[in-house]
Amino acid sequence: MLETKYNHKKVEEGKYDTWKKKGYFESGDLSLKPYCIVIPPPNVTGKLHLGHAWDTTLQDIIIRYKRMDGYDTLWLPGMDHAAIATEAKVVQKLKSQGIDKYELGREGFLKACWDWTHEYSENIRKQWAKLGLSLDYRKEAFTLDENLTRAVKTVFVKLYEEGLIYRGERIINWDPVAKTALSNEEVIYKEDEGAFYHLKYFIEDSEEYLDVATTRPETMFGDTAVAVNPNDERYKHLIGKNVILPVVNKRIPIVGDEHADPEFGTGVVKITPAHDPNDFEVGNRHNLERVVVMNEDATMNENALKYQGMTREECREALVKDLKEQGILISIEPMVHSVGHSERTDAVVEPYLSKQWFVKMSPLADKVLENQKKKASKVNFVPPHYEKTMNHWMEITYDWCISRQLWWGHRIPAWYKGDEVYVGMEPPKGKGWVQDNDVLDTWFSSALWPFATLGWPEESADYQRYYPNNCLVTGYDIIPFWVNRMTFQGLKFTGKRPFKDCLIHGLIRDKEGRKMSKSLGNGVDPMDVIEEYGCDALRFFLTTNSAPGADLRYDEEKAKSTWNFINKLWNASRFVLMNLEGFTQKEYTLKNLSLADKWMLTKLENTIVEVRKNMETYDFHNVGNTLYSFIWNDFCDWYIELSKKDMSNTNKSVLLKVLTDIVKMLHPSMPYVTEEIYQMLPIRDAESIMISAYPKFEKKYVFEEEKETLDKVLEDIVAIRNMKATNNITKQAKVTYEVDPSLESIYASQLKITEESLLKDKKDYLTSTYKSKYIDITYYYEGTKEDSSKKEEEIQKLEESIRRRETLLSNENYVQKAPQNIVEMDRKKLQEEKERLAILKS
RNA sequence: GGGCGAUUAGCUCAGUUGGUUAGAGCAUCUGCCUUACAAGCAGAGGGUCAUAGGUUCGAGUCCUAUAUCGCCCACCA
Repeated sequence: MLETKYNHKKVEEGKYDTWKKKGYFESGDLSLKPYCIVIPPPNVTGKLHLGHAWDTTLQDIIIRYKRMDGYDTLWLPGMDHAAIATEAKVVQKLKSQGIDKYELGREGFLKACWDWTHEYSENIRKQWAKLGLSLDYRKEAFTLDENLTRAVKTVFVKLYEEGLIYRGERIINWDPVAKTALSNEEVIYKEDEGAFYHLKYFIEDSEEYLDVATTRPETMFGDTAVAVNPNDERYKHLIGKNVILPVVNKRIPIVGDEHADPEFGTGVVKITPAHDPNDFEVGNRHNLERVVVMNEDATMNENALKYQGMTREECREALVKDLKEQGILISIEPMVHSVGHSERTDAVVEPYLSKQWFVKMSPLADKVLENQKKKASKVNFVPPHYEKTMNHWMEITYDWCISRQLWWGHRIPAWYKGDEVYVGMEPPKGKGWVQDNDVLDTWFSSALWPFATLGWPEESADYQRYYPNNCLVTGYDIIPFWVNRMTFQGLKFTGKRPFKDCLIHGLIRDKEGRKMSKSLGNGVDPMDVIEEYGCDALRFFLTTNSAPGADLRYDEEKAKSTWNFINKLWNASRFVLMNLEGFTQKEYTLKNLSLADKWMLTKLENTIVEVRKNMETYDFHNVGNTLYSFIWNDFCDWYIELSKKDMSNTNKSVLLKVLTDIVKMLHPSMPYVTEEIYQMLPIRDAESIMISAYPKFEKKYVFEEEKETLDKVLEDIVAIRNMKATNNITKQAKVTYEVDPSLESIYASQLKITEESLLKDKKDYLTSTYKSKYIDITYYYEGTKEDSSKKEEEIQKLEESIRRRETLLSNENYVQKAPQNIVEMDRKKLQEEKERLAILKS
C-alpha cells in the first residue's frame, strides 16, 4: 500500500534510467507525424541554473504531450562550445595551475578545452536526467562536431562568395583581457563615474586655443584632427586651420563635420579615428590618418611616447598630471557616462581599430522582415509581441563582427599568402598559404543549430523529416543573439523559417524580483530544489506560475505549495487504489451512472477540452490551474467525498477512469509521480504512462443537465454549511427537512445528517431554515444568537440584482446589440433570481 | 532619443475576439484529529482593476493622455 505521504525521492528513483533503456525517448517511428524541437544548447561552462530548468521543462512538456498524442517526437539534445566563455574559464583554470595559454600553445590549449568539455558535458547530462528530460540522446550534437563544422564552413564560404562576408579594418569592441574582438551584443554598458577633461589645443601660430573636452585624454596621442560643426558661428572661420596637439606637438587640422554637435560640450571634438567608431567615420570623410595608441592588452604603445607601457588608467593619471603642470588642462568636470564592459571578462572594452571579418547584415535582415509579413511562413512568436523585438533589431542592424582572436572555436576557413586571400572548404593547394589564426563567434555556429544538427548541408533523412522544427523555446534575452541569427541564416540557407513557433519565456528572479546573479549570491540551484521538493514540484511550479513571456519569481513557499498539491494527488490516488484492490477488467463498467458519476464525467470531459486547448497554445499556466482546481475541488472535495457512500462497480470505474486521465494529463509536467501512480492502477492501456494515449474528449460522457442539477445541489450544501457556521450550529443540532428523494442521500451524506440528528422532541430551540428548489431544511439548536441578517442580506442583494437585470433587459440597445446567448443568460439568471427570492420570502 | 512591457486582494500572480456580481495560491479570521490527505477538512473576510478623459447597450479588457516601475537598442567627443 502507498505511504500516507508523498515521498519524492523514492518516487523518482530509477525511473529515468528505465525510460531511457526502454527507448521511450527515441524518435523515428515513420508511421507517425513528426514533431521536432532542438534544445537551446547550454554552454559547456558550468552548471545548469534555474533558467535552464525552466526552459527545458517547457520543452519536455511539449514533447511528452506530443509523444502521448501520437507524434513521432524528436527532442534533440546538444551543447555549445561557447568560444569565449569556455576559453575564459579554461584560461583561468590553467592560470591557477601556473600555466599560461600562450606558452602552452594552440594544440595543448585545445586539448585542455576538450578535457574541460568532456567533464562539463557529462555534468550537464546528469542534470538533464535529474530534470527528467526525454531527450533523444542518439542524436546529441555539439557545435564543434564534424557535421556542424562542415555546415559552418559551407555557410562562411557561400556568404564570402556572395560578398556578404568581408574582411576589413574597422573599429571593433576589443576585450583587452581575452585579447579578442567582440560583437556589439557581447558588450554590456554600465554607468561609470568619469570626467570631462577640458584641454587647450592651441591654434597654430596663435595665442588662441580651442577648449576641447574629452572623457578619454589618453587617446589624444591618436588625435589626427579637431572637428567643429560647419554651421557653428563660433568656429566656422577656423575650419582649414591647424591646431597643435599638446604633448605630441604635432600639427593637426581643424575640420568641419556634422558629427560635432554645437549644443554638446564646447562644440569642439577631438578626432581619434583609431579609437572611436564615430571618429573613424569622421576620419573616413576627411581622409585622416589612423593612429593606434594601444597594444592588444590595452597598454600604451610607442605612439604614447613617454607613457609607453603604462595601462590606460595609469596613462590617464600621469598625463592629466603633466597637462595640469603645463597649463594645458583647463578644468575637470565630473560626469557619469556609460562604459562598455566585456560580457565574459568584464574588462572595459576598448574601441579599437583592427582587421576583422564581418557579416554584411542588411540584405539578410531585410529577408527576415520580408518573411515576417507572410503568415504562412513566418516565425510565430508566443506571445506575439516578441516578434517586434526581432523586427526592431533587424531594422537597426549593423554589420556583425564574427572573428575572434581565440583558439577555442571554428577556425576561419581563410588562408593568406602575401596579399592574396583564399576562402574555401579545404586548404588551398600550393605552398606558402597560412590559415587565419582566428575563430568564429560562437553564435555563428549556433545560428545554424536547427538545421545543421539534423545533417544539413546534406539532404539527410532527418533534415527532410524534422526541418523546419516545430517549436523553439528560449528566453527573451536570447532573441538578439540567437533567435534573430537562426532566423536569417535559416531563411538564407534553407529557404525556410528554422521553426514554426518560437515560445519565449522570461527571466527567473529571486523572491524580491531581482535578477539572479553570482555577484548578488541569490542564485538557486535547481538540483537543491529537486532534493528538497522533488523534480515534479519544481517542474510544475516553474511552468504554471507565470503567463507566457513574463518573468518568474522564485519563491520557496510556492515550491512547497506545489509539493502539497502533489501530496494531495498522491492521497487521492491512495484512496482510489485502496478501494480498488482486486478490481479487474471484469468489474469495470460505465453503465448505470449515478448523478454524481455523470457530474464527474462531464467535468472530466470539460477539463480535457480545456487542457488540450491550452496545451496547443502553450498556455501552461492555464493547464496547471485547470487541472489544479479540477483535481482538488471537483475530484477530491466532491467526487471522492460522494463516492464514500457509493463504491459500486460503476463508481469505482469512474474513479479509475478519472484518476487515469488525471495522471495522464499531468504527466507532461509531472513525469515521475504520474508514472508511479499509473503503474499501480489496476487497469492500464500501456506499459508506461509515457507512451500511453493522452486523454481525448468523448461526447458520450457529457451530461450537461445532470451536471447542472448537481452543481445546484452542491451550492445548496455550501450555503447550508455556511448557515451552520455563521449560526454556530453544532453537530448536536437537530434537523427536519423535506427533500427531493433522489437527492436525499447526497444532502444527507454531505451535511452529515444521521438518524440521531432528526428532531424528535420539542424544546425551546433556536431555528435556522434554508430553502431551495430541492430542499427545505431547518436546524434546531441551543445557543445564544440567531443570525437573521444573513437572510436579509441575501434578499437585498437579490432584489438589487433583479433590478439591475430588469433595467438591462428593458434596454432596447442592449437586447438588440448584445449577442443572443448573453441576453439569454441574463433572462435565465433573472428567472432564477426571482424564483430564489420567492423561496426566501415564503 | 527610439522601441517593448508592466501597474488587479496584505504578498505573488491569472484574467483568451469587450459580455453574469473580477479569480487562484499564499497569508488572515472562525470551527473541526470526519477511517485518502492536519503538508488536511468545512466556512468566512479582503479589490474605485495606477490616474484622467474617450469609444460602446456594456470597459480590468479597446483608444488618448498622465504618473510610476522594468527591460531592450542607440547616443553619451
